[in-house]
Amino acid sequence: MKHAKGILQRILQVIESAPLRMTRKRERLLAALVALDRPVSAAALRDKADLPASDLVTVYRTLETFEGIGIIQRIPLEDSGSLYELTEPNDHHHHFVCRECHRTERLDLCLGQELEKQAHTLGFTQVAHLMEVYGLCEDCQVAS
Amino acid sequence: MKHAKGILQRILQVIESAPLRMTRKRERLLAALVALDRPVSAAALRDKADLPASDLVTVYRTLETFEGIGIIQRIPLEDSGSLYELTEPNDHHHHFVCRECHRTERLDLCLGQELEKQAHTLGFTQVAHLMEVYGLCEDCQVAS
DNA sequence: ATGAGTGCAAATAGTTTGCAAGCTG
DNA sequence: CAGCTTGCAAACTATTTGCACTCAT
Repeated sequence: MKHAKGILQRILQVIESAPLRMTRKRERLLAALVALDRPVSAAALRDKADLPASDLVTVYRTLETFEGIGIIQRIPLEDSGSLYELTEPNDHHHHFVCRECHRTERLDLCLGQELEKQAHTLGFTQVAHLMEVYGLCEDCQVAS
Repeated sequence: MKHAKGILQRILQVIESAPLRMTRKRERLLAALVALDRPVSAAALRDKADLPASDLVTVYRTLETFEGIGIIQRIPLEDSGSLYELTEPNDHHHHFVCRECHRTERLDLCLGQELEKQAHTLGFTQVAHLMEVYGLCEDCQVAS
């Protein structure tokens, strides 16, 4: 149980104040995200929400919408693919990700300030940064 | 001219001492990388090396081989795709990348030590990390 | 001459898009 | 009942793979 009790409430608030409709699919996807309580792939999310295979499209569109209102953060994997994480507004952070089983741990260390400063010095605007740490978690070391 | 004079020599040394053959294609790709002197996509590299479209496969295989001996570093883009950069051995660093024109600037700031320490504390091994900063460079701000 | 490297074609993974039909506010 | 959302099919991008052929060592 990583999330504080009220996360669902706060997320629902964000959704309510955003110009979007709460449909059954979105409810199920949101519920699945809360239940999973960790970053997952689009396909894993669809499975957890018990949607048919063809609904992967809807999953992607929903994730995109949710990312737009700031409640989903995308975590790129080392090679290809992404994980998606339910995030409280203004809770920027990074991750340790197992490249085998995709288990993730929160990483509370961020150079955002410094990076942004340097970027502006170089003339860059609309700066965003990405930082992820990949490795093999204990379980996956044993397995291999 | 970002590279010190001797980079080609040092890179050639690495190649010589590695178990691989120096073919005409590889020579051209290497020359193109040196001439470009900045991270590029596989397609851009093929074009610079003046290889036919169908040779993208060879470009990817060569980049993979070169990455294996440590003279190529892969830089993931924000959404999809990668840039490939000729790198001297043991010259780990990160980048500022323009999300529009893919211009890149070197970023000499790295949390490798700290990240590795925290990762090990969490039980992760074979740790690698990724950090890139994306933004709009001056030219691309004007353009848009 | 032997096995690394290449060319061609085709497959793959993950994600996106177009358009008609359905449902929410 | 307007238009956001979905379903289905198909496209797409970046990259990888299989296999026969070629060339560097």
